[in-house]
Amino acid sequence: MFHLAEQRLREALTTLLKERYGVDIPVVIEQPKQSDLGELAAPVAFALARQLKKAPKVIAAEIVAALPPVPGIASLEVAGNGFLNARLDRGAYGALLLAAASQAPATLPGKTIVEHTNINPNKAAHIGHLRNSVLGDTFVRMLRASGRTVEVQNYIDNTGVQVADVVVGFHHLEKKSVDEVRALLAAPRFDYYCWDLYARTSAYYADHPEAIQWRRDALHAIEHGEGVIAELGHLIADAIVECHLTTMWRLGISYDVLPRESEILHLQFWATAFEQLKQRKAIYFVEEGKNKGCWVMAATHFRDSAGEDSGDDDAKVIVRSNGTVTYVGKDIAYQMWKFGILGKDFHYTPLRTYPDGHVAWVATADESEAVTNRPAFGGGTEVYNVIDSRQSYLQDVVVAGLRALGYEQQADHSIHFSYEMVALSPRTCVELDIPLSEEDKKKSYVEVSGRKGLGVKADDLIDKLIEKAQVEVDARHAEKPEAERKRVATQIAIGALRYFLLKFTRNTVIAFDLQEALSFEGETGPYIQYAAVRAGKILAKLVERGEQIPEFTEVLDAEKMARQLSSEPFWQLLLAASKSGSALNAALSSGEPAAMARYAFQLAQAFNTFYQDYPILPEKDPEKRTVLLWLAVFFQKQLHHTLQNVLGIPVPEYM
RNA sequence: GGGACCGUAGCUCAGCUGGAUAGAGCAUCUGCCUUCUAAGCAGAGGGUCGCAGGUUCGAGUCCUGCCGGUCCUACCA
Repeated sequence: MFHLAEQRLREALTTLLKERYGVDIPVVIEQPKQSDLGELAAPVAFALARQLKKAPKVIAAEIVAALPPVPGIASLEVAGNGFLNARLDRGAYGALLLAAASQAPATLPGKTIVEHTNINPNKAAHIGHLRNSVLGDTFVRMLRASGRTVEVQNYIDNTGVQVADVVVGFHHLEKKSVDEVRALLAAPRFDYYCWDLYARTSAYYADHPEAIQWRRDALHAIEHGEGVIAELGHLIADAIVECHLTTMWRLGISYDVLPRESEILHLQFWATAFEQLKQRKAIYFVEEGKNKGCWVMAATHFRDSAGEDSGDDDAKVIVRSNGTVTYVGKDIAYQMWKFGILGKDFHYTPLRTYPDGHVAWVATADESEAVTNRPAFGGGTEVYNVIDSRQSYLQDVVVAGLRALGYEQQADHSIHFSYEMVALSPRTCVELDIPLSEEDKKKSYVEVSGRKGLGVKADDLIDKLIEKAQVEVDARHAEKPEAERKRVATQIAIGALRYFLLKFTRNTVIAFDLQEALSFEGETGPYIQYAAVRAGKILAKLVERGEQIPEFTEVLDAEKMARQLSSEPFWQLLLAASKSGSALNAALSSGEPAAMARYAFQLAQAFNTFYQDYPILPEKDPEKRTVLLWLAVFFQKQLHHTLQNVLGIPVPEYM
C-alpha cells in the first residue's frame, strides 16, 4: 500500500518538473529520517538548483505552490534547505487498508530457479550448510510472495571426492561389507557416523599419503558405476541425502527436484555441452606449456583484467589432460540444462512426500523407473545459485561459458547468490572442546573444517535450541499438555535459528557464537514471535470475555480513522505494518533476505512499544477501542504473513 | 603479482541507487510486573564512521593513495 503513495508522488513530481521546467530527471522518493517530518521526502530541488540557478529552497517553494493535489497526500511542505516533505492523508490511508482484502500478488511470467543446499552427501549437515539453506529458502519464499513461479533445486554431488572418501573409510579402514553398511544406515544418525568416519579417513590420508590411491580408485569406480565400491557410494550418498532432507525439513525447508551428478554423467550431459563449446570455440586445446593436453577456456572470457598477454597458463582447465572433465565443465552443462538450452533432460522419480503433501523429485538415468506424470523441471528464465562466495571465480567461469556459447540472455540471468562462510567464535570453540592454536586465539573467528570433523552439526544445534526453548515454555505454561509445549518449543527454536542466520547481510562472515544463537531476547526470532503472540492474545482474550471481533469494514470509516490516527503512536504502528510490501520489494531488489528479517524485527518493536503504552481491552472510548483493535488485527495479519510466508518462521499459539 | 570483499559504539552488526541530528541488539547502569503474558517497556552513558587527500550545495556512502584484515587466483569441489 505504501509504495502506491510513493509512486503517486513520484509521478506527480515528474510530470510537474517536465511541464514547468522542461527537465526530465529521475525523481527519488525517500523517507524522512524523523517521523515528524512526514512520510515521504523528495530532495529534487537540490538536483535542480544548479540547472535552474536558483536556491533549492526557492525551487521547492515553487513546486509546492504549483503541484496539483495528489490523491492520498494531505500536504506538501518545504523543510530544511529545500526538502519537499509530504504527509499522507491518514484517514484515507487507513480506510484504504481497511477495504483492501488480502489480495495475492499477480503471477509474474517466467520461472525462477533457485539452487541451494547442495551439500556433499557424505556427512551430517553443519551450520555453514544451514546458512546456505536458510538463505536460499527465505529467498525462495520472498520470490514466491512477490508472485514469481519458483523451482527449488538441490544439487547432489554423489560421485565426488567427498563421497569417495567415506567409501574408502568403510571399505579400506573399517573393512565393512555392503550389508554391514546397509545395517548401519538403517540405524539413526548415520550422517553422524559418516561425519566421524570422514574425519578419520582424512586423518589417515595425512599419515599415509600412499592411501590417496584408494581415493583415486574409488572415484574412478564410482564414476563408472563399477563393483562394490560403486554400490557403497550410491548406498551412502542416498542415505545421507535422506538425512539432509530430514534435517532441512525440521526448519521447514523443502525442495522440488534433486538433480544428481551421477545422472549428469550417465546421460552424458557433458558430452553434449562439450560439443557445443568446441563448435563455438568457447574452449580450445592446448598444445604445450603448463596446461598441455587440456581443453581450456581463455581467461579473457571471465576476467575483465586479463589483457592480451594473458596466455594459456591463465586459462581455466575444463577438460584435463587425461580426458576427464572438471567440476566447472559439468557445471556449465548443468547450468545449460537449468535454462533448457542443453537439449537434454533427466528422467525423474519421486523421492519424498513431505508431511504437507509436497513431493520432492530426484533425477534418474534409468528410464524404467521414470514417472511421466510430473511437473516439468528446468527450463528457467532466471537462475539463482546459492553458493558461498569462495566459489565466485568458478561461477564466473560458468557464466562466461554461457556467454561464449552465445547465450547472452541466459548469462545475464545467471546470478551467483553468494554469501560468506560461517565460522566459529573462539569462545564457542572453547565451549565445544575444539583445540585452538595460538594463532586462532587472536582471531575474531575460526574456520570450521568438515575434513577435520570440527564444526557444529545442524541437528545438534536444533536439538539444543529446542531443549532451551522447552525450559522457557515449561516455566511459563506448566499446565499445557506436554506434546503441545514441545511443539511450541520447536517453533521457537526454529524462529531463533532462522532469524539468527538471516540477520546478517550475505557478505558478512558469521562468527557463530553459541550463546548469541541461543539467545531469545533482543534482536532475535523469538522476540518477533512474541509480538505476534501478544497481538493474538488480545483478540483471544476479547473472545474469551464473550465479545466479538467487530466487522471493521462496517463500523469504521475514513473519518473515524482520521480522528484516531491523528494520534502519532497509532499512526506510526499502522504505517510500519503497511510497509510489508515495500519491505519485500526492497529486500528483493537488493537481494538481501536480511533486510526482510530486519523489517520484521522493526515491526515487532513498533508493536511492543504500542502494546506497552495502550492497553486495548480496558479502553473506554468505543471508537478508539475499535480502531485499536483493528490496528492489532492489521498488525497481526502483516506480521504473520511476513514471518510465516516470507521468512519461514512459525508463529506459536502461545509463548 | 592479479582480482574480490571488509574496517562504523566495549562486543556483534544495520545504514536502500550520495541527503536532514550516524542507528539496532548485546554488555553496563537506573526505573517499570495487582493491568491484553516482563521472551517486554522507558531512560542513561558509550562514535575523529581505519588514515590522508579529492569530487559537490551535501560523503559512513563516490574517486585516488596509504594502513590493517579476509578470501579467491588447482588438471579439488
